[in-house]
Amino acid sequence: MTLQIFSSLSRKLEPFTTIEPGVVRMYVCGVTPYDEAHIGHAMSAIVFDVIRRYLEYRDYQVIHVVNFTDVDDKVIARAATIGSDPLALSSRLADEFLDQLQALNVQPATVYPRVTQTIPEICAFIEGLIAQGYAYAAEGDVYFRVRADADYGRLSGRSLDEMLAGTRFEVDPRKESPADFALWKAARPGEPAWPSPWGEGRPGWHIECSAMSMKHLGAQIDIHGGGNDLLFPHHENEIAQSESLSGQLFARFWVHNGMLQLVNPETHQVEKMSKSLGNVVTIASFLEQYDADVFRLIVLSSSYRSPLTYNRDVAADNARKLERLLTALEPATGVLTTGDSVDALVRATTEAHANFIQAMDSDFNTAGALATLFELVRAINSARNATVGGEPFRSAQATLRELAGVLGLRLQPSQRAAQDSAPFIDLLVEMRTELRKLKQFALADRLRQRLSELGVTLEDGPQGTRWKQQ
RNA sequence: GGCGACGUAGCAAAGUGGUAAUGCAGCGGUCUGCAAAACCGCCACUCGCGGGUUCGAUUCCCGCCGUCGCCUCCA
Repeated sequence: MTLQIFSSLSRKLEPFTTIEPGVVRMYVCGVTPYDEAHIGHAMSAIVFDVIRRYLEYRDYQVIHVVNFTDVDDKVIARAATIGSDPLALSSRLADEFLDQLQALNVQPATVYPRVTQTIPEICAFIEGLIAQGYAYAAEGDVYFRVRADADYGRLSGRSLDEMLAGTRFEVDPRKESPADFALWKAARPGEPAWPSPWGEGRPGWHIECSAMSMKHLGAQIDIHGGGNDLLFPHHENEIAQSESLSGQLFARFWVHNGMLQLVNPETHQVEKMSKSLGNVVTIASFLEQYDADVFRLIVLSSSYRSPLTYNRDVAADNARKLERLLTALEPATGVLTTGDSVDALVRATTEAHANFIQAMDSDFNTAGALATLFELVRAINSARNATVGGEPFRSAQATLRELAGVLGLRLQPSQRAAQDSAPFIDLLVEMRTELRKLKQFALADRLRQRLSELGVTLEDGPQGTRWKQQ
């Protein structure tokens, strides 16, 4: 069984192979930092983080490049409205996003290139295209000559004729064809600009990814990723630029994640997350309320290619899911190391491992992989009830941690209990234990109830009372 | 209008040409002084609707309905 990945280019599952054995070159389109990042951006980052972690688990070395488009129309427009310098704005937001990725347990990419740091390579790229007849300069702008690219449209399944027929925006008279797109834009007053062979200006939207990919990963890469909203025109144009320049296939696997969608709890209508609808959930606001693992579980629960449903209920459900995963990591209560219960646990552990790999090998079926983790959870909890302990028990827990780790789950019990309140809670629990010994259940129950109202949950077990703080 | 994806229990969501994982919620039980947690059992005679192919389809094909994405900036 080998890893199968769905490629948007062929629209089918393909066995995964790499250009260089054992090495994966992966370029993922990052964000344009012009406003606060929301959980849709987080979803994309997590999808590719899981892909990367799994590839590494399968012993590939992954060179992972994620860009920041830190200068473009939106950045400039947003900066103008808030009276900020565009590059200062995008730089601040990019750094903020990197902090949030860390909070989400997303492994740092190998490189995070930015457009503003890639200007010379971009200019060289454009010069190469012009030299080969794939681009032309016009009054300080440079355009890609789509007509010169014979197979333009093969990623998105559109023909050039269709696109021209469907043209419904004003055509810039300097373009030879309406489908041509800007590689370089001449500077307008007050905008960030860099010197170039065509005068002061800045890169167009698509060229930066081609240039950064080329710079950091070479002419050919194994995986190119991004949201499926980028399929056209962004990725189509990247292919056009990169393959026209190099004459080689650009990316072998095109991997696209679906969009995060909101279901309005009142109208039950599906809504896209957008500022105009006022339904944006920022990464920061999510993390204020929930553990990072909760969001990751939401993402893992469905296929990365499908739309992802998000609402408050989904968040709450997944918070409970996390609780359940954590129960399996609680310590053993016995020391049994032989017998049927032990055998069952060992068998379940082996099966979980095998089923996990089988699921992930099938185009990163994280929902199926999660299901195997929950089966292991049940086996571990059953074993604990049967007083299994020692090495077999620890080994099963280690497998659970290992596999969860491949999905990027931290599985840390919530540590919100303030250090200084712990001794007092311990004291109350101790007093309650005394009351229970004296059969003073009314008082004991009242203590438990009051603590619960304060967010402290008590669980009486054979080993004594455990408490958790929410 | 064009291109593409999807429609599985109350919710979320896997999956397969031979009769449906998993999680949450719910119900019954074990345990407990009572709870909680855990565990055991139950919970889709059915996979949008209508045709077709097949011995047999939720799974393949066609049509219809519905939802979503892209076609303009977007992870």
